[in-house]
Amino acid sequence: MKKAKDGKPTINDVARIAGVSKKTVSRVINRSPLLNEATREKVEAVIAELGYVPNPQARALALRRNFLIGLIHDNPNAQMVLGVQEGILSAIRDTEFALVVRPVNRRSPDMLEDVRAFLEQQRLFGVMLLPPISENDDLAALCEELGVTYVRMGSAHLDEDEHLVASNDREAVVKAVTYLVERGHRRIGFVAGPEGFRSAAERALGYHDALEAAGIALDPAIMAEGNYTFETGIAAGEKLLGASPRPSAIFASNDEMAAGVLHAARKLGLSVPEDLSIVGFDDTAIAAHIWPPLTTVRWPIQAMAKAAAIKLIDPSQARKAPSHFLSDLIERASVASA
Amino acid sequence: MKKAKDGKPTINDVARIAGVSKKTVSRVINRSPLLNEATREKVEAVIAELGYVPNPQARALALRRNFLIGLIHDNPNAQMVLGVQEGILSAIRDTEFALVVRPVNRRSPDMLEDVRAFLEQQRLFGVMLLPPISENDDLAALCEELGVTYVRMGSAHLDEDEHLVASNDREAVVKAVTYLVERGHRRIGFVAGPEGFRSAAERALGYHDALEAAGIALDPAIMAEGNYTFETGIAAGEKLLGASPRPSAIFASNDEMAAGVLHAARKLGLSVPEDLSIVGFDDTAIAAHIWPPLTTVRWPIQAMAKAAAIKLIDPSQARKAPSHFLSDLIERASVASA
DNA sequence: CGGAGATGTTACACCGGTGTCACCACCGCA
DNA sequence: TGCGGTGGTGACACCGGTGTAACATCTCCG
Repeated sequence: MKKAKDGKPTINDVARIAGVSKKTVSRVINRSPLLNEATREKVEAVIAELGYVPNPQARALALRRNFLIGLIHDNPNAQMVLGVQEGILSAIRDTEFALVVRPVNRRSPDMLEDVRAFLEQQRLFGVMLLPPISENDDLAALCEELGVTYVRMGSAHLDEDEHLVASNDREAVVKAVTYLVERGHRRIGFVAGPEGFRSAAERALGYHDALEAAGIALDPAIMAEGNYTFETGIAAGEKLLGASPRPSAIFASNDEMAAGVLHAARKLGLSVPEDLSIVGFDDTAIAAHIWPPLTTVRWPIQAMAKAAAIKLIDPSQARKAPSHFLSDLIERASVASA
Repeated sequence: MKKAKDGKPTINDVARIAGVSKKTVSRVINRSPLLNEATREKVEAVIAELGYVPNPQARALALRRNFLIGLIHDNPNAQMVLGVQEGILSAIRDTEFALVVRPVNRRSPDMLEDVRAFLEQQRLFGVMLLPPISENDDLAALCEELGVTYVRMGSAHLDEDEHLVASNDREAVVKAVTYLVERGHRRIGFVAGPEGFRSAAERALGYHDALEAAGIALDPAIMAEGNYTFETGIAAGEKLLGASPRPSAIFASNDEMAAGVLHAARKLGLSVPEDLSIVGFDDTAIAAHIWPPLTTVRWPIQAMAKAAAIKLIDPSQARKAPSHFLSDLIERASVASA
């Protein structure tokens, strides 16, 4: 039988019933060390009986900080965004933090104003920035200006370690292309991501590194650029497969484009992997579900997101958490030996 | 030169500088009608100059309600979850609401406790429940108990209209199967969703309806059940394609399973759509990217999510917004005439 | 000219927590 | 016995908004 007629019990209810002051209840909630064991137990009993849960808004007001962490992203790939959300959740579950999402439109001219309004209005504790928008330095500067701590996820070298959780795409691509080389491929095409994206640049560097290490010369005839979409993958595939001699393998900078290359190959009557081996990047849902299932590179998304969230909410622990992750090569069925 | 040394300006700063009381500033913010025009302008000028933005936590505390709406979901399909997030955002953009997400694990025994803790702790304004977890009546009851308004997305008949935004799956499946019938197919297999899911039941009813309307008898030999995963789609496909006579078309209750059927067909050396037509449901990213691209049924996810969000935050407008949506058939290349 | 109403504004308590500081009881020690 | 130190607790202001009721003005009208 709570006193409050409709609402939830408050700290005052607990204090009154337990016969102590609000402050003492507050101390119990916050596990203050200088507190008599008997008092603590008494108060805890009342809390349990009433089912009291502190009001986060009141707490936020008094502490002048809140417990919302924001996720700002434009939509690179649903699988990835969701993986990130789950990674973050796994870090904040059982804490008082909650995750607020804010999809934005990278290409919109008032994207920055939109984010500014969002941050000013909600007064978030901190935000996480996802690729590709995490590569936008203006956004990071905005966070800095507004005093919102942030962590960017992305490819290496985007920011100082304090604000960064990155995968080493360059090295991952080296691994993938070397995998093709080891299977006897010497003529390996490359579909790059759009210019201006660091991830794209990193991946291109990986391609260069791997070929150089294998002693294979670059050939512009079997290199093309896309913008990470299925359609541009088809176009790139058509270009590369029209080259002569035709490449026996193609590495695409993401799975969507790899699927496009596969599509292009099919249209030309080529079978995969017999006539053409394909490797993608990202391990999107698509990768596992196209035919043949795509060999691809997978970011350890969840682990990265979790590390990023920890870095955000607990800087003391952050130093221990890694900032750089190496991706795995997921072997499926789109590669054959040459 | 604001008075506040580090923090953002508060309503007190505005009041002091404008030479009015806090309450008057509050009235300006809230567009109170009984307010002198001159005063309003004076205060607004100060607000603009200071870049004052009201503190949502303080507001939430004073109003005894906050402006966070929650999205609770287990992970049916990334594309869909993201579509929902964007739909909700399109409804709350430019309002003071924000979207808090909470992925949960449907199969976990303490899912309910987890959600309860979440709701009690965060004191959300309201929540949206996504399929498949939206079909869980205990969850709805929990929201009711905690006094959190909720809206469920799902198939028809899940709840009263006040708490429901639904697609009429049954009718949509009728449309899809009839589409096959019109192309001359008489032997049409069916892969059902898992027992216990209303969406699955609705879709099965649609299949029955359509066959009945076409005067075709049900044949258990070409009906199977899966649990919405790719793997169970393969198994179902193998069963149906082993029947004799073999079906010339198969409708699968979601795209993952349709992709599985396609996979099974391929393993048996059948080509799609020449030897077998396939129709899926959901229009997942997979659907457009497998080969051949899958003809499927698409929920108007974003529109539904937007309607649901409006229903949540603005019940007055909700009556006007539709609660039931009809899905579209997306024609791609996985169906041929028999 | 005085009072009822409308209009615009303010003072003040309150929402539910936390920080500060005073205070009390009790200890050991000179 | 007096005194400083320490563990434990409470009174009270404060965080930044909103609701309430009271208060000034300024009509309008008898």
